[in-house]
Amino acid sequence: MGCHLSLMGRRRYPSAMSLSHPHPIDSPAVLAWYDRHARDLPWRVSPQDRRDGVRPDPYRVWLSEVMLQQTTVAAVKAYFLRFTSLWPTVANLAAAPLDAVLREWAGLGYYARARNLHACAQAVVGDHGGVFPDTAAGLQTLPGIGAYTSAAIAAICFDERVAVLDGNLDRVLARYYALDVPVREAKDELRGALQLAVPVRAGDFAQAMMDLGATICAPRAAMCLVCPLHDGCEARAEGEPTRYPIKPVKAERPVRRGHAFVMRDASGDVYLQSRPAKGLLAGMTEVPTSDWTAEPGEPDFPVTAAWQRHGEVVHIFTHFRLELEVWSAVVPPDGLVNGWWSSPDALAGEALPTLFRKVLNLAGLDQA
DNA sequence: AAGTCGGGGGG
DNA sequence: CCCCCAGACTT
Repeated sequence: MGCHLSLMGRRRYPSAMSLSHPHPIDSPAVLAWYDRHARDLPWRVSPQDRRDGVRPDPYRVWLSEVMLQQTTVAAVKAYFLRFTSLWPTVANLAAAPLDAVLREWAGLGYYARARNLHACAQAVVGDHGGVFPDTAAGLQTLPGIGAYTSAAIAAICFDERVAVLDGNLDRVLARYYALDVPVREAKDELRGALQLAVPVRAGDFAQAMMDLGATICAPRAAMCLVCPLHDGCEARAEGEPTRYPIKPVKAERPVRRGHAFVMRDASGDVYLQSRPAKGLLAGMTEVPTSDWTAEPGEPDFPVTAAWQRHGEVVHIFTHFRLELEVWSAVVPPDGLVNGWWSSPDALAGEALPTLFRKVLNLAGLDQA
């Protein structure tokens, strides 16, 4: 059985141990695989160019890493190209209004990232002379840069020999060591095992392991026959690699219900307002809604008008399901002073999260 | 240590 | 429907 990375006893059992001597990860094999199969990505310097002395731009690496937090490569590409076109340097981004950053981030999700992105750019310019710190420890002091992102930037840009552990690596290593507990309970052990393998080409190694997780050791399929870690992989030896990682018990997703009110003035403009600076969809643009509650309530219309019902929008957030009844009416503009009126043509440029684009769509306002 | 925080693509 | 994605931050 080799060395199962096992957490017998972390909490449940009195004695311990995990893996003081994890069997090694063959980083030369991983790098050789990467030299032939690296993905071509807009923010990446290829291993060939890297060998020729090309250095990654920390600004672009940082921007991509923040966008990629809990977000797929496919979803990020267009946003990355748009951001780097609008703001080619960290100084450009720092000088941009936060509103513009939120507008461009709209649709990508996890909007605290956009606020932290802007704050981080301003910190780099204001506190670091416009130059990103060149160590993981230094990077992690910046807003929106945590354990993973700091390690990724330090490895990719500066070849700091630090373990870069993301969701892909959680899966790859859980399989490699046939980890018999949820990854969250063994994060430190996995990081320690990975740290021992980090080679001089730390940046390429980090990207190689992530590519491996994205293309070979994928969530629902593991192409073990072409994997450079085939020989040492315990899950492969057991014969059912997709059994790992062990998943924690899933919490049920509660339902919240409410009403959304699309108000238009005589000229057809739509009434919009800003959400609070904290909490869900913080600082983004919305149409007015009722409170979102477990029980469906009667619509508390903001003004008296001939309200028309359009149907229901369903939107899935991470920890609850939202069902909004969508209403619209032509209203007199009196009393609506907290927000602003937007022409239908201008909606595409508003900082509207996907939820409210769905609402506007259902009310008959076509979005680009 | 557990909760909060989006959205989309693929099985 | 379900899962998962180059996680960070708060409590």
